[in-house]
Amino acid sequence: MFTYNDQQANEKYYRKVQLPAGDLHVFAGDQLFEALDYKVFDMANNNLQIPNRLYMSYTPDVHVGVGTCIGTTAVWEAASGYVSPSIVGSDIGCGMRVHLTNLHRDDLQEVKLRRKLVKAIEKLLPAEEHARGHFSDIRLEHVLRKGLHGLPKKYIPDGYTPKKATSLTHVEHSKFAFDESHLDRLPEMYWHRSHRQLGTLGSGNHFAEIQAIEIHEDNRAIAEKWGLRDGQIIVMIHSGSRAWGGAVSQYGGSEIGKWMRRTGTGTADPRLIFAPLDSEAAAAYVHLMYSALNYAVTNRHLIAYAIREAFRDVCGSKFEMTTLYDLMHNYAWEETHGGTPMFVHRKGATRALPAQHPDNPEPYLATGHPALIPGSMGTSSYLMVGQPGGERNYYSICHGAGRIRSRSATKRLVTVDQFESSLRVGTADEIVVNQRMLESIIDESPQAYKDVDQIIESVVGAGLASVVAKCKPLASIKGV
DNA sequence: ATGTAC
Repeated sequence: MFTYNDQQANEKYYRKVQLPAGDLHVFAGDQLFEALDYKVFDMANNNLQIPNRLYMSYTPDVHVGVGTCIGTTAVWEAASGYVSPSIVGSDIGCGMRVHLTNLHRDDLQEVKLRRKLVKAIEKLLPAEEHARGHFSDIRLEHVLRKGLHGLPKKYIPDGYTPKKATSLTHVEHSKFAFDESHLDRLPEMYWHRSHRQLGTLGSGNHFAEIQAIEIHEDNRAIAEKWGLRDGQIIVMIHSGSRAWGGAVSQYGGSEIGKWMRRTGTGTADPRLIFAPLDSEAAAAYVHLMYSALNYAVTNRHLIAYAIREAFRDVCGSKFEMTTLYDLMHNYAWEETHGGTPMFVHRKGATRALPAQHPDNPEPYLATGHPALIPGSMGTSSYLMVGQPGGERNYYSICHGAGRIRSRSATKRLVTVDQFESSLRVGTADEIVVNQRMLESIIDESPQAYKDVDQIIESVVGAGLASVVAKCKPLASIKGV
């Protein structure tokens, strides 16, 4: 069905795949490339039929999603561009957040203490089915309109200091501005549900983990500038915009679907939804999408707030937790590349800017900002930094390990015993998990995912990014 | 991913 260019044969981690509808750029080593399901190419071929000049690429964690694969970067010139809810994904603003603590791995050596900590976190970060957050005093409308700026001051423990990398609130963009008149379009039920869900993880691959880091020797200077130390305990959070993002995706998608039927636009896949940026339906979706980005960033902040309180309950008030970074991997927005405004979609793809790139927030201009890459449960996660070579992929890298098995197939294949042994249950090294019923999250076992170390090798090999630190989990909090 | 869904 496809061929690839021999000229690129000298590049071990990149292939230009020539599909009938256009070129697909794939960043992956041989083994990962050859293991890809043909469906991901089928899907790319549909996506490449969306009009106007489109750059499309996959990172090695790519796998099949609805309409568009997870692991996709898709870029148009903003002036003649399209927006696609399918290339954003339904969990709008889903992403990662990492906090540094003043604890060392040795401080959490005892399994008993890790268990105590997980229990304390569970009290403040509800993880049961249909979990409700503890933040009823927050106005949802303020969060949607202003992101972190819409929070009452008590949830900003060290003041809002965007230029200070050590602030608990420091994020790349803490506020996504948009035309707020569109907010009224979403049904009342979603306002209530989203309000209740503020400060909850959600289920599936979302998690909060306590990890210990190992600094990579190649990037020790950068690690030091970021405030990382060997053996340091960090908190990593993976969550998104909960019901709000889903509602935006559904409403925006159905309006865009109407536009497609009216104009007779489409591809072979009816679930691939898209419209030109200058259409009314596309504009409404983009406005609402930004409200979901505000929700997602704030949600991760509130999860971090809850975890900070729990740590302080267990470790005392000398415990400190500062923000390293917050970074989304499901969104679309405008960026300038080579002086041209471009509309960039990332679905399961992470922006990783190199040192000196002007879009870095000021505290990270000299080093490049941290790119936060989760692994699967029980395996390592990574803190990375963009390299100049990332320019050819619009500075996009992978977003994690990437699934290789459906949830149902994983449940059939993996036993609780196997899952327990990958979490080293019963040893001094046990990764403590909040969920007692491991069968309820067995579809998240490492066997459901590609090997994150191989994914990282491809991204590094392709010259897109390099590793600053490897993060090993000590405890993991999952929702159901 | 989602108190899943024509």
